[in-house]
Amino acid sequence: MDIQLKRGLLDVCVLAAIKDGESYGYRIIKEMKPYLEMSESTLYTILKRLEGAGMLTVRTAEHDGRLRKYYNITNRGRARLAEFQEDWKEMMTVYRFVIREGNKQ
Amino acid sequence: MDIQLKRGLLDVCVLAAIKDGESYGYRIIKEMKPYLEMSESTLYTILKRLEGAGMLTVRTAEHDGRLRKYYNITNRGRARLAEFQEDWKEMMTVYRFVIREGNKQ
DNA sequence: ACGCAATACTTCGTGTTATGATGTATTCCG
DNA sequence: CGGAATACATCATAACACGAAGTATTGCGT
Repeated sequence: MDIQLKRGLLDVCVLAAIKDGESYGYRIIKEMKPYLEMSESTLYTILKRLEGAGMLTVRTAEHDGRLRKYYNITNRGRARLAEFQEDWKEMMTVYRFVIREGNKQ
Repeated sequence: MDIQLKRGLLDVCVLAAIKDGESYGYRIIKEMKPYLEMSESTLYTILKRLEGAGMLTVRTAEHDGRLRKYYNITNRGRARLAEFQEDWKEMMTVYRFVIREGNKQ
């Protein structure tokens, strides 16, 4: 997929991946893979950004001798998802402008 | 609209604005305004990029004592619009992932 | 026992890109 | 006469995705 198009989805995809219960980086990537592929460096950058924006909270816990960071969505994160749905309506308007069959000159 | 979401539409919007006949910068901005606002510096940057990518051709002509640059879409530009429609299908898949009502835990 | 894949996260450098600020120059209208 | 509209250009900046490379542990096949 075109990278610029993808950009608008990355943040909300990550939020969506944890909106039904906490998750962690490695799992998020695998869960999203069928829908949208992203590199590890991209995901962890996004997680940090969303945390900084107060859309996620983090808790570190040990699992099988390894440290895992579990992420939970906040109200602000849910608000971001709601905004996305509003934005999507505008996107659809623009989409129709782009694909419209205009009057050939 | 969220800026990241907008990014994926800008190029194709410009292409769409000239796909039915040549146009020029100032007019494109005004035509797109109801759908998607962009600053002049953004548009002229995009026009140059699309020209460099062979998706547009340019011709300079005088109009009322002022120089205007008229842009025409190329086959490559039309191919880009076709790709966009394919990408949009993927976007819809991702969109459904984002807004799905998951199983609350 | 050895090695490789999988799990899990981090850091750094780079290239692409949108945008505000600013500038230039002409025409139109009140 | 002056300001808005027309028309395009350049520059600096900040956000962002990503590849590359690194660290460290567990699990599995041979």
